[in-house]
Amino acid sequence: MVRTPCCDETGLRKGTWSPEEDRKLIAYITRYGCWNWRQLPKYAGLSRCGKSCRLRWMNYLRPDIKRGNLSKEEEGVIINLHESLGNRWSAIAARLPGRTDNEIKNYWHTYIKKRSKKNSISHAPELSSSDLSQYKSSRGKKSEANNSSADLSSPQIFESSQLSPQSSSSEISSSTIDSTAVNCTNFVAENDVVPSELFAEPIENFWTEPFWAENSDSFPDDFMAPLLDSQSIFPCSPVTGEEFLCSYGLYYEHNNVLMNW
DNA sequence: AACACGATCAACCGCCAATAA
DNA sequence: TTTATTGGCGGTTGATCGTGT
Repeated sequence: MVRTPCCDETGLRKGTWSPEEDRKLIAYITRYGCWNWRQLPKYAGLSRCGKSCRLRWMNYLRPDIKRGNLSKEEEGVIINLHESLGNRWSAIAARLPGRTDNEIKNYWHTYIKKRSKKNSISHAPELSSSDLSQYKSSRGKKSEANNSSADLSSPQIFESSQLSPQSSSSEISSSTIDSTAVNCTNFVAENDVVPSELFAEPIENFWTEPFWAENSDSFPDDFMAPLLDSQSIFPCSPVTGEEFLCSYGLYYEHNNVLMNW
Protein backbone atom coordinates (compact mmCIF):
# COMPACT_ATOMS: atom_id res chain seq x y z
CA MET A 1 0.00 0.00 0.00
CA VAL A 2 1.29 3.37 -0.88
CA ARG A 3 0.54 6.15 1.41
CA THR A 4 -0.37 9.42 -0.12
CA PRO A 5 1.71 12.23 1.23
CA CYS A 6 -0.37 14.72 3.08
CA CYS A 7 1.70 17.79 2.46
CA ASP A 8 2.99 17.62 -1.03
CA GLU A 9 -0.04 18.95 -2.73
CA THR A 10 0.78 22.11 -4.55
CA GLY A 11 -0.61 25.26 -3.12
CA LEU A 12 -0.37 24.14 0.46
CA ARG A 13 1.33 26.59 2.69
CA LYS A 14 4.23 25.62 4.89
CA GLY A 15 6.18 27.32 7.58
CA THR A 16 5.14 29.72 10.24
CA TRP A 17 1.46 30.26 10.77
CA SER A 18 0.09 33.70 10.27
CA PRO A 19 -2.30 35.26 12.78
CA GLU A 20 -4.99 35.07 10.15
CA GLU A 21 -4.50 31.36 9.72
CA ASP A 22 -4.56 30.89 13.46
CA ARG A 23 -7.76 32.84 13.64
CA LYS A 24 -9.40 30.69 11.03
CA LEU A 25 -8.32 27.49 12.67
CA ILE A 26 -9.42 28.60 16.09
CA ALA A 27 -12.70 29.82 14.74
CA TYR A 28 -13.40 26.59 12.96
CA ILE A 29 -12.43 24.25 15.78
CA THR A 30 -14.17 26.38 18.32
CA ARG A 31 -17.33 26.10 16.35
CA TYR A 32 -17.24 22.62 14.90
CA GLY A 33 -14.50 20.71 16.64
CA CYS A 34 -12.02 18.65 14.72
CA TRP A 35 -14.09 15.99 13.06
CA ASN A 36 -11.43 15.16 10.50
CA TRP A 37 -8.04 16.76 10.44
CA ARG A 38 -7.47 15.85 6.86
CA GLN A 39 -10.60 17.55 5.63
CA LEU A 40 -10.63 20.31 8.17
CA PRO A 41 -8.33 22.79 6.42
CA LYS A 42 -10.46 22.69 3.32
CA TYR A 43 -13.58 23.67 5.19
CA ALA A 44 -11.77 26.05 7.45
CA GLY A 45 -10.48 27.94 4.46
CA LEU A 46 -6.87 27.08 5.13
CA SER A 47 -4.22 26.18 2.61
CA ARG A 48 -2.54 23.82 5.00
CA CYS A 49 -2.37 20.09 5.29
CA GLY A 50 -4.39 18.50 8.04
CA LYS A 51 -1.33 17.41 9.89
CA SER A 52 -0.09 20.92 10.03
CA CYS A 53 -3.43 22.12 11.38
CA ARG A 54 -3.49 19.42 13.99
CA LEU A 55 0.01 20.20 15.10
CA ARG A 56 -0.67 23.89 15.28
CA TRP A 57 -3.76 23.32 17.36
CA MET A 58 -2.25 20.73 19.63
CA ASN A 59 1.00 22.52 20.27
CA TYR A 60 0.03 26.11 20.19
CA LEU A 61 -3.56 27.13 19.86
CA ARG A 62 -5.31 24.94 22.37
CA PRO A 63 -6.68 27.23 25.04
CA ASP A 64 -5.37 25.09 27.85
CA ILE A 65 -1.80 25.38 26.70
CA LYS A 66 0.44 26.74 29.39
CA ARG A 67 3.04 29.09 28.02
CA GLY A 68 6.20 30.21 29.68
CA ASN A 69 9.08 28.54 31.41
CA LEU A 70 8.70 25.25 33.15
CA SER A 71 8.63 25.36 36.89
CA LYS A 72 11.11 23.47 39.01
CA GLU A 73 8.38 21.01 39.85
CA GLU A 74 7.61 20.45 36.20
CA GLU A 75 11.28 19.97 35.44
CA GLY A 76 11.48 17.39 38.16
CA VAL A 77 8.46 15.57 36.83
CA ILE A 78 9.91 15.52 33.35
CA ILE A 79 13.22 14.18 34.53
CA ASN A 80 11.59 11.53 36.69
CA LEU A 81 9.17 10.48 34.02
CA HIS A 82 11.87 10.37 31.42
CA GLU A 83 13.73 7.94 33.59
CA SER A 84 10.80 5.61 33.66
CA LEU A 85 9.25 6.26 30.27
CA GLY A 86 12.14 7.21 28.07
CA ASN A 87 11.46 9.42 25.11
CA ARG A 88 7.73 8.99 25.26
CA TRP A 89 7.08 12.66 25.18
CA SER A 90 3.37 12.43 24.74
CA ALA A 91 3.09 10.20 27.79
CA ILE A 92 5.17 12.63 29.78
CA ALA A 93 3.15 15.54 28.50
CA ALA A 94 -0.01 13.80 29.64
CA ARG A 95 1.20 14.21 33.19
CA LEU A 96 1.93 17.86 32.82
CA PRO A 97 -1.23 19.86 32.37
CA GLY A 98 -0.94 22.44 29.68
CA ARG A 99 2.37 21.23 28.40
CA THR A 100 2.82 19.69 24.99
CA ASP A 101 4.98 16.81 23.94
CA ASN A 102 6.81 19.13 21.61
CA GLU A 103 7.56 21.54 24.38
CA ILE A 104 8.82 18.79 26.64
CA LYS A 105 10.87 17.34 23.85
CA ASN A 106 12.43 20.70 23.20
CA TYR A 107 13.04 21.19 26.88
CA TRP A 108 14.70 17.83 27.16
CA HIS A 109 17.04 18.46 24.30
CA THR A 110 17.97 21.76 25.86
CA TYR A 111 18.34 20.06 29.20
CA ILE A 112 20.58 17.42 27.73
CA LYS A 113 22.78 20.05 26.20
CA LYS A 114 22.99 21.99 29.42
CA ARG A 115 23.66 18.90 31.39
CA SER A 116 26.30 17.54 29.10
CA LYS A 117 27.96 20.90 29.14
CA LYS A 118 27.77 21.13 32.88
CA ASN A 119 29.20 17.70 33.40
CA SER A 120 31.72 18.20 30.66
CA ILE A 121 31.00 14.72 29.52
CA SER A 122 29.85 13.57 26.22
CA HIS A 123 27.22 11.17 27.41
CA ALA A 124 23.89 12.76 27.87
CA PRO A 125 21.15 10.93 29.71
CA GLU A 126 20.26 8.00 27.60
CA LEU A 127 17.68 5.33 27.65
CA SER A 128 18.69 2.20 29.38
CA SER A 129 18.18 -0.95 27.41
CA SER A 130 15.18 -1.73 29.56
CA ASP A 131 13.76 1.65 28.84
CA LEU A 132 14.25 1.08 25.18
CA SER A 133 12.63 -2.30 25.17
CA GLN A 134 9.79 -0.96 27.24
CA TYR A 135 9.41 1.87 24.85
CA LYS A 136 9.52 -0.30 21.78
CA SER A 137 6.99 -2.71 23.12
CA SER A 138 4.75 0.10 24.11
CA ARG A 139 4.94 1.52 20.65
CA GLY A 140 3.95 -1.88 19.44
CA LYS A 141 0.98 -2.07 21.71
CA LYS A 142 -0.37 1.36 22.07
CA SER A 143 -3.31 0.51 24.21
CA GLU A 144 -1.15 -1.36 26.66
CA ALA A 145 1.18 1.54 26.78
CA ASN A 146 -1.67 3.73 27.75
CA ASN A 147 -2.65 1.41 30.52
CA SER A 148 0.83 0.97 31.75
CA SER A 149 1.46 4.63 31.78
CA ALA A 150 -1.59 5.02 33.91
CA ASP A 151 -0.14 2.57 36.36
CA LEU A 152 3.04 4.40 36.90
CA SER A 153 3.78 5.28 40.42
CA SER A 154 4.81 8.77 39.64
CA PRO A 155 2.44 11.53 40.65
CA GLN A 156 -0.66 11.57 38.57
CA ILE A 157 -1.31 14.98 37.25
CA PHE A 158 -4.05 14.52 34.80
CA GLU A 159 -5.15 17.11 32.40
CA SER A 160 -8.54 15.90 33.36
CA SER A 161 -8.35 18.35 36.14
CA GLN A 162 -8.80 20.88 33.47
CA LEU A 163 -11.58 19.14 31.74
CA SER A 164 -15.19 19.40 32.39
CA PRO A 165 -16.46 17.99 35.67
CA GLN A 166 -18.22 15.28 33.73
CA SER A 167 -14.93 13.86 32.64
CA SER A 168 -14.33 10.86 34.81
CA SER A 169 -10.87 9.71 35.66
CA SER A 170 -11.52 6.51 33.83
CA GLU A 171 -12.14 8.39 30.68
CA ILE A 172 -8.83 10.03 31.02
CA SER A 173 -6.82 7.06 32.06
CA SER A 174 -8.13 5.18 29.12
CA SER A 175 -6.59 7.80 26.97
CA THR A 176 -3.96 9.44 28.95
CA ILE A 177 -2.63 10.10 25.94
CA ASP A 178 -4.67 12.49 24.41
CA SER A 179 -6.41 14.73 26.59
CA THR A 180 -5.96 16.97 23.65
CA ALA A 181 -7.88 14.64 21.52
CA VAL A 182 -10.47 14.39 24.23
CA ASN A 183 -10.61 18.10 24.30
CA CYS A 184 -10.91 18.28 20.63
CA THR A 185 -13.02 15.46 19.37
CA ASN A 186 -15.16 15.38 22.40
CA PHE A 187 -16.06 19.00 22.27
CA VAL A 188 -19.05 17.88 20.51
CA ALA A 189 -19.54 14.32 21.57
CA GLU A 190 -19.28 14.73 25.29
CA ASN A 191 -20.31 18.18 26.11
CA ASP A 192 -23.85 17.64 25.04
CA VAL A 193 -23.92 21.06 23.65
CA VAL A 194 -24.21 20.12 20.06
CA PRO A 195 -26.39 17.15 19.25
CA SER A 196 -24.27 14.36 17.86
CA GLU A 197 -26.83 13.87 15.13
CA LEU A 198 -25.69 17.15 13.78
CA PHE A 199 -22.41 15.54 12.92
CA ALA A 200 -23.74 12.18 12.04
CA GLU A 201 -26.19 13.64 9.60
CA PRO A 202 -24.85 16.95 8.57
CA ILE A 203 -26.98 19.55 7.05
CA GLU A 204 -26.98 19.29 3.34
CA ASN A 205 -24.01 21.01 1.75
CA PHE A 206 -22.63 21.84 5.11
CA TRP A 207 -19.48 19.77 4.87
CA THR A 208 -19.02 20.69 1.29
CA GLU A 209 -19.16 24.38 1.94
CA PRO A 210 -15.97 26.08 2.98
CA PHE A 211 -16.13 27.62 6.39
CA TRP A 212 -15.35 31.28 6.79
CA ALA A 213 -15.57 32.83 10.14
CA GLU A 214 -16.25 36.12 8.49
CA ASN A 215 -19.22 34.69 6.70
CA SER A 216 -20.87 32.98 9.56
CA ASP A 217 -23.94 35.08 9.01
CA SER A 218 -24.66 32.93 6.03
CA PHE A 219 -25.43 29.94 8.17
CA PRO A 220 -29.02 29.17 8.83
CA ASP A 221 -30.31 30.22 12.20
CA ASP A 222 -31.26 26.74 13.21
CA PHE A 223 -27.76 25.64 12.53
CA MET A 224 -26.20 28.44 14.46
CA ALA A 225 -28.39 27.83 17.44
CA PRO A 226 -26.50 24.99 19.06
CA LEU A 227 -23.11 26.52 18.68
CA LEU A 228 -20.55 25.61 21.22
CA ASP A 229 -19.92 28.19 23.83
CA SER A 230 -16.41 28.76 25.00
CA GLN A 231 -17.13 27.57 28.51
CA SER A 232 -18.41 24.23 27.45
CA ILE A 233 -15.58 23.73 25.04
CA PHE A 234 -12.85 25.08 27.22
CA PRO A 235 -14.25 24.74 30.69
CA CYS A 236 -10.96 25.60 32.21
CA SER A 237 -10.06 28.45 30.01
CA PRO A 238 -8.49 31.15 32.09
CA VAL A 239 -10.65 33.60 30.32
CA THR A 240 -14.30 33.54 30.97
CA GLY A 241 -17.34 34.38 29.00
CA GLU A 242 -16.91 34.81 25.34
CA GLU A 243 -13.22 35.32 25.40
CA PHE A 244 -10.37 32.96 25.12
CA LEU A 245 -6.68 33.29 24.73
CA CYS A 246 -4.58 32.29 21.85
CA SER A 247 -1.01 32.87 21.02
CA TYR A 248 -1.61 36.06 19.23
CA GLY A 249 -3.81 37.69 21.72
CA LEU A 250 -7.15 37.68 23.30
CA TYR A 251 -10.02 36.65 21.13
CA TYR A 252 -13.65 37.07 21.77
CA GLU A 253 -16.68 36.13 19.90
CA HIS A 254 -18.91 38.87 18.69
CA ASN A 255 -21.99 38.00 16.67
CA ASN A 256 -20.48 34.56 16.15
CA VAL A 257 -17.40 36.04 14.60
CA LEU A 258 -14.06 35.75 16.23
CA MET A 259 -12.46 39.07 16.84
CA ASN A 260 -9.01 39.95 17.98
CA TRP A 261 -8.51 42.54 20.62
C1' DA B 1 27.05 48.96 14.83
C1' DA B 2 28.00 44.67 12.86
C1' DC B 3 28.94 40.15 12.97
C1' DA B 4 29.24 35.37 14.80
C1' DC B 5 27.61 32.02 17.55
C1' DG B 6 24.53 29.45 20.47
C1' DA B 7 19.93 28.63 22.37
C1' DT B 8 15.22 28.14 21.73
C1' DC B 9 11.15 26.45 19.77
C1' DA B 10 7.67 26.12 15.99
C1' DA B 11 7.03 23.28 12.33
C1' DC B 12 7.98 19.51 9.13
C1' DC B 13 8.94 14.68 8.05
C1' DG B 14 8.48 9.93 8.09
C1' DC B 15 7.00 6.12 10.39
C1' DC B 16 3.67 3.20 12.90
C1' DA B 17 -0.80 1.62 14.83
C1' DA B 18 -5.62 1.72 14.62
C1' DT B 19 -9.49 1.61 12.04
C1' DA B 20 -12.56 1.62 8.13
C1' DA B 21 -13.86 -0.25 3.79
C1' DT C 1 -7.78 -10.89 5.00
C1' DT C 2 -6.16 -7.13 2.44
C1' DT C 3 -5.89 -2.43 1.34
C1' DA C 4 -6.52 2.46 2.17
C1' DT C 5 -6.95 6.19 5.27
C1' DT C 6 -6.29 8.73 9.35
C1' DG C 7 -4.37 10.14 13.70
C1' DG C 8 -0.58 10.27 16.51
C1' DC C 9 4.17 10.02 17.77
C1' DG C 10 9.20 10.98 18.01
C1' DG C 11 13.14 12.75 15.46
C1' DT C 12 14.89 16.45 13.11
C1' DT C 13 15.32 20.90 10.89
C1' DG C 14 15.59 25.66 10.35
C1' DA C 15 14.11 30.36 11.45
C1' DT C 16 14.41 33.61 14.96
C1' DC C 17 16.12 35.71 18.97
C1' DG C 18 19.57 36.84 22.45
C1' DT C 19 24.24 37.43 23.81
C1' DG C 20 29.06 38.08 23.41
C1' DT C 21 32.94 39.98 20.90
